[in-house]
Amino acid sequence: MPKDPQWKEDYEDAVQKLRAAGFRITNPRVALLKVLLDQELPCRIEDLHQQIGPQHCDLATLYRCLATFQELGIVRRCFLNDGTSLFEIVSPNREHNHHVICKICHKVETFDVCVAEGLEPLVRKLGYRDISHVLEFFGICEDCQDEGAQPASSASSKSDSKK
Amino acid sequence: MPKDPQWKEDYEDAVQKLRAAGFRITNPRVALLKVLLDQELPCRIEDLHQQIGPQHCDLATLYRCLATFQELGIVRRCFLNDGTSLFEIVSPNREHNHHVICKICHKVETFDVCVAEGLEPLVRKLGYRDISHVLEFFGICEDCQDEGAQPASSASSKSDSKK
DNA sequence: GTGAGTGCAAAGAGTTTGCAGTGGG
DNA sequence: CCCACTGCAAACTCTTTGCACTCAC
Repeated sequence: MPKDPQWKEDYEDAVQKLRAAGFRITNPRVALLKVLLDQELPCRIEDLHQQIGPQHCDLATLYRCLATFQELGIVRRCFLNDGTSLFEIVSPNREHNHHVICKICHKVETFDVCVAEGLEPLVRKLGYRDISHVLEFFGICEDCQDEGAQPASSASSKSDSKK
Repeated sequence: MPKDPQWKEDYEDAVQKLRAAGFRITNPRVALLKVLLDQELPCRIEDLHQQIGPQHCDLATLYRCLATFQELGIVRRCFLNDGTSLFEIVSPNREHNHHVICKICHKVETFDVCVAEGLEPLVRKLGYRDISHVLEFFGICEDCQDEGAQPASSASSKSDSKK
């Protein structure tokens, strides 16, 4: 598929960062980068692995690459309410925004309002440096509400359905 | 140790909730409740375990009790940027607020502004139900800045910078 | 007395690491 | 050619679960 100039710019930029930091441009890293750039939304690592093709890159390598990317500011990692994490590419062209994540199917929707940014100066006043924040909403999406009506209906009784 | 009326009220309230839901008032549950009520800030589970006295309550029991408490709305669990979680008592008298967490020593400070609550209706409009949110700030606190690369000595953490 | 709750140990899930082999520069 | 990087498997951490025993009601 043809990539728009935006895509290319982000791609070149990331490769540039890797090179500048003395990292090699390997197949797994390129594949991961491409898949990341194709995502509209933050993505679970297993999904990334699936999209790259499990035979093309080991999970361990994926974690290692993502850690590297994160250090170089190429991706952002955000931890979810269930202990797993999502990764998303960082690009000056993509705006920083937040998400609504379905507690059941893990579907992610963007939510292009960031009310938290304004508070970072306040945090800075408390003496903190290198500030970041996490703002995510969790809920049950319409689809899962429909399906959820059948099984045990009572949403909050015993051990809820995690997995 | 003398507890203020506030403490007692919250304690009675929690016990009440447990009874109402048909749960038994056991030693581990009471111990956990008391320790939770003594916390000023959200607390890591190992710290709770330590404070209860490891010999008085098994970790597995702690997790089970906390899950029960969470379902009854006695505690709130929030997942951190490093995949672990903090627990804090829910009380009508304690306000819902957010935190600034030091990336290095894990020190937690409250931040008594919640800008996110106002956005939940918007999320509801998207069709979501049972909505919650996470808003946490991460940064490096003054102490850890001073100590530079050295691990923090003053803060209450044991295994700090992961591994 | 009886079943909910507990302690212990073992299993799980997600993530990280050790090591020998591979391929980018 | 050499060392950073990879794949594989094993380790690790945090959390959950199975099971027999115990204690709150």
